[in-house]
Parts: sequence; structure tokens; C-alpha cells
Amino acid sequence: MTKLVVDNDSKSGAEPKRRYKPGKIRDHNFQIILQAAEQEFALHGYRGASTQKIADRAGIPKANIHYYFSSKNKLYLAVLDNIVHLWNDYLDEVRVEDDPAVVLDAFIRKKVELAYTHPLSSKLFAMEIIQGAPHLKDYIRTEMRAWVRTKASVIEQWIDEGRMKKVDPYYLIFLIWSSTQHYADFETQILTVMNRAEYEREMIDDVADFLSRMILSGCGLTPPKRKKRSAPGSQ
Amino acid sequence: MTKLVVDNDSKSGAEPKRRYKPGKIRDHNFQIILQAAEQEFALHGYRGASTQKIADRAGIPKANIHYYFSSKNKLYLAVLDNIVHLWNDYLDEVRVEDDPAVVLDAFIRKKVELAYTHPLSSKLFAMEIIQGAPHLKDYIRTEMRAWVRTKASVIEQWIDEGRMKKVDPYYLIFLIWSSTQHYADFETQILTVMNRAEYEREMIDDVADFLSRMILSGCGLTPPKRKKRSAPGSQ
DNA sequence: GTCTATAGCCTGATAGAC
DNA sequence: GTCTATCAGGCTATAGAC
Repeated sequence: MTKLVVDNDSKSGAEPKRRYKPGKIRDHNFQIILQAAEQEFALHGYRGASTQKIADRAGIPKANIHYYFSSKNKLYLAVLDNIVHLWNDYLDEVRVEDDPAVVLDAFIRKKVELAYTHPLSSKLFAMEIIQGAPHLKDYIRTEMRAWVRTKASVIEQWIDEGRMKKVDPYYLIFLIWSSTQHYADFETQILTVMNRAEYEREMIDDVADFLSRMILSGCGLTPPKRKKRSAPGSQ
Repeated sequence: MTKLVVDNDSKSGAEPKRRYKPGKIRDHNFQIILQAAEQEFALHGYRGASTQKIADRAGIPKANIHYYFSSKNKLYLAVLDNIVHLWNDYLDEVRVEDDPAVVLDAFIRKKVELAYTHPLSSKLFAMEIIQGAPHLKDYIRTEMRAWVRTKASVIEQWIDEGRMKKVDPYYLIFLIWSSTQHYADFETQILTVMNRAEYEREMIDDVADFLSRMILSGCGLTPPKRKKRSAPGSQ
């Protein structure tokens, strides 16, 4: 996948494994800064976030941010790069031979899971898009468009073979994206309306069940059989 | 409805009609500033937006912003107040006697329509929520929670009477919110992925049809009959 | 590699002439 | 009511001691 950050230093901070040189401290600081930056950018947007606050959160002097990442903009790109990779490394090959119900169900569940485990990534990505995707337009026009086109063509073949109801595949993908990401991005609204302090495993599973049933039903499909939920760590 | 802005001046900018005193210029400037502010806040978030840029966009000196709205924060609250009213003045009374299919269909279509006609409002609201709703938490905890509770209880009665499938009413409302607002908030992503320059009436109608069919089907309902679309201005 | 000090700019807000 | 001039403070980025 294309890197958003062109980095002649051979690494852009996304890799958990170091390429060459031990540099344990360097890698550690890289990660610490990226993590702090993700939080600040997600909380205040690109312009609203300050390198000072990021440095404070990371527990290092502000100047070190500029030592590791030459500018605020490069740091932001590195964070986005991390996010885009995290999101896309999942569920990549879908084949026409697969069962549409199994594929869609897994897709929805994986997205709900990501919304639960990585809400900050989702929020930051959402802010970037809402603001007109100034740093991600190229990525959307090339890789994301191709990704959607591929999945859409598989869905169309399923429809042609009469294996699911005729629905617009693009709108279907957007529906899955929106309904799942919503639980990350609008977390505050949802929890406040439901009068809860935070998400719990059980609620997340309920949401996944609900969305899978709803959307699959709209496609004329029935959710695949699943193991009953039991003790955590099963499955 | 509670005003977010406490304004002893008797108006908070939300009213198109002036309460007393002609003040044509004053009202005009109020509206100009609010409109410019909505755009800047939606594009850059609260912190990222600057009063200078808002003034430039409105075509007035920066000091006048502080003359009309005493602070950046008050201006932001006035904009949010406008939005919250716009969103809630629609579809308020739903009764148990109504047909669930008709109500849900109308709800979905109205939301898609708002996403099309007022994308900036939706985007600004989304940014506020994503950032933790620092200015709207009270509103969500009181009015919005009550609104959702009322609708949810109606849906539950419909279910009890066997007039629709058993689904969680809260998740259903969240699904309608998320799937419709997505077309406003993620406009850039959707248009870029679909390789289009802007939305067209036809596509918006298609989206409304798609979402209505999908979601109603998940509730075991069939969309109500609708007039065929014809020349604009019909209906 | 780390960190202090600071340059240069932009911010929100205000004072005061018109 | 309008607008220029200006303030104090926060911002990104950098220079240079350690």
C-alpha cells in the first residue's frame, strides 16, 4: 500500500518492527508521540491540536516532536497513515465463491469490533473526511475507490446469480460503513442518550447482532449460524 | 425548547423574524455572521476556526463579530442553537395510532433530505459530537434523551401489538441517524469514491428509496406506496 | 539525542476615534 | 454602529547549549 508519508528515513512510524538499527528508544518515542498525537488530533482537529499539548501528553519537550517529525503536518500524515493501514489490512480478499451471508456478516462484525477497539482512529478519520479530506483525497480517489469497486463487483455477481436481493452495492457498502462507525464517532451521543458511562462487551455484541440481522435481511439473507457467546476467551 | 445561549438581549440569532425594533441591518449582519461562522466551524472545528477568517468570509471587520457576539464561544453556541432547532422542529409528534411503515419511511426521507439541503449543519454537529460534545452534553442528556425515549416507547408499543418485527428501538433510531447523516458528513468520501462532482436530486432520491426499503425490511415492513417521481415541483 | 530559550507569526479580545 | 490600532498570549518552528 502506498505510504502517505514519503520518508527517506525508511520508516514512517507505522511499523511495530524496526527495519534496521536497534533504536529501541527511538521506536518507543515514535510510538508514544504518535499515540499522543492521535488523541489530540481526534479531540481538536488538525488546526485545533497544538504540538505543545501533544508533547505534554507524550511527556516530552515540544522540540523533540520536531526532531522526530519535522513538522506538525508530517506528524499528522504519519497518524493518518497508521489509521489507514489499520483499517485496510483486514478483510481484503473476498471471492465470488464465498457465501454472501457469511462475508457480509463478518464484514459488519469486524467493523463494529474496530469501532469498539479503536474509536480514536475512527474519530480522527471522520474529522478528516468531514473537513473535506484535505490530506486523504488522493488515497480515497485511488486505493479506496478501487477497493469499493472490487467489492461492488463481487456483490453484483452475487445478485446476478440470484444469491441475494437486488440492491445497489455502493449504497450497501456505505450503509455498513456508516452504521458501524457511528458507534465509534458518536460514542458520546449514544452513551449519553442511553445513560451509560461506557460501552460494554455485551452491548457491542448486541449491536453487531442487530446490524447484521437488519442489513442481511434487507439483502434477503439470513445471518449464518454462530457459536453461542460464552466465557470470554472462547471462540 | 431551551436556548443554548442565554441572551438578555431577547434574541440569540436563531429567529428569522425580529422581535422588536426594525433593525434590518442588525438582523442582516447577524445572519451573515452566523452563516460564515457555520462554514468555518464546520471546516475546522471550534478551536481550528478563527474569528478573523469568519469576519473575512462575512465581509466585515473582525471587531464587529465581537460587537454582535461578545465572544467566540457565544458565537459558536448561537450557531449550534440554530442547528439544533433546525433539526428538531421537524417530525415531532408521532402517535401509536400511526402506521409504523409510514412514520419510519417519512423519518428516513426527511433525514436524507436534510442531509442534502443542510450538509454544513450536519457536519458541524458531527464534529461537536466527535470531539466529545463539550457544548452540547446538557442538551443531549436532557432534550435529546427525552426525544429518543418517547419515540422508542412508541416503537415498543408497535412491536407489542405485533405491527412490526421485534427490534431494539434505540439501535433502530441510531441506524436511521447514522445511515442518513452519513451522506452529509462523509459527502467528500462518497462523491470521490463514486467519482462524481456533486450530489444530484436523482441520486438523493435513490438513496432515500434504498435506505427506506432496507431498514423497513429489517423491521418486517413494506414501504408505503408513493407517488411516482415526476417534474420537480410536483408533490 | 535532549532540552531551553526565543524568534516570528497569528490568535481572541478591547480601546477609542469616527 | 463601524472600524483601525493594538494588547497579551499562544502558536509552529528553530537555534544552539548540553
